[in-house]
Amino acid sequence: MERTDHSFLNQTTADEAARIFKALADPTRIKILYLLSQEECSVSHITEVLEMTQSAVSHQLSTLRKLRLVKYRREGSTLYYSYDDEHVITILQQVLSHINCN
Amino acid sequence: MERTDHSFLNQTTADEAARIFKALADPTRIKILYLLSQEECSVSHITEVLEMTQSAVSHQLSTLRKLRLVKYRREGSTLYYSYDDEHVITILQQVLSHINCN
DNA sequence: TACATATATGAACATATGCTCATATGTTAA
DNA sequence: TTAACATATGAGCATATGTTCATATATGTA
Repeated sequence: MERTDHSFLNQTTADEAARIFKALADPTRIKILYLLSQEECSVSHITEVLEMTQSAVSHQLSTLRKLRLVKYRREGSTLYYSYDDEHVITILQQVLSHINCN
Repeated sequence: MERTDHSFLNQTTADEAARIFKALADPTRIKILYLLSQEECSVSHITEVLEMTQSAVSHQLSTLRKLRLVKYRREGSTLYYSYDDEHVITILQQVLSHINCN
């Protein structure tokens, strides 16, 4: 029972951390980011691999774009997405390896 | 455009990862876990530090308990909570240090 | 026993989230 | 220009989430 000089998080920092975790708090976004961690992918490719509708995938990509976690380049009418935040990918990989190590 | 032997996540793994990230996807839970990462705390202490109602804190502790991220011990009528998942604390600290390093 | 203190819990409510469906936009080819 | 393809987007809906309010439960004390 000693007095410890404990600190606590300010609201801004907690909000910012929550924002990052929220980005990863959905299985669809996790699957998309995992795919992109391995290779640049077109929307249609993601759609096929995840076996989801084009609309659902596009909405999630929109979410990830707003969060600056992915970027894309255009080639004709095809958009190729890739990840844009190395740190978030690292965090994702750590959690995934933790799960597989159980 | 080489053929890469890419793998993708199965639903179970993605769900499990999302479950962990969801646990951290809220500023209140982040502040609680950060507090507990430094010291064992009573519910009333957490309530005071976070300046929240006792009920709100207790509900979030309940959530964290269900996720096995915290545990508690009783001393009289006081419950002392502490973290119960080292790995999740590590992930949290990594994200926090990332935010502060910007 | 009665009361105060510490904590938990259920109901209700407002807001956020993820999907579907329909449709819009942008690009290529005929 | 028209049609076909690739992708984005808005509306609507069902479900999940975080809080408040009221109240229950457990412990300590007079």
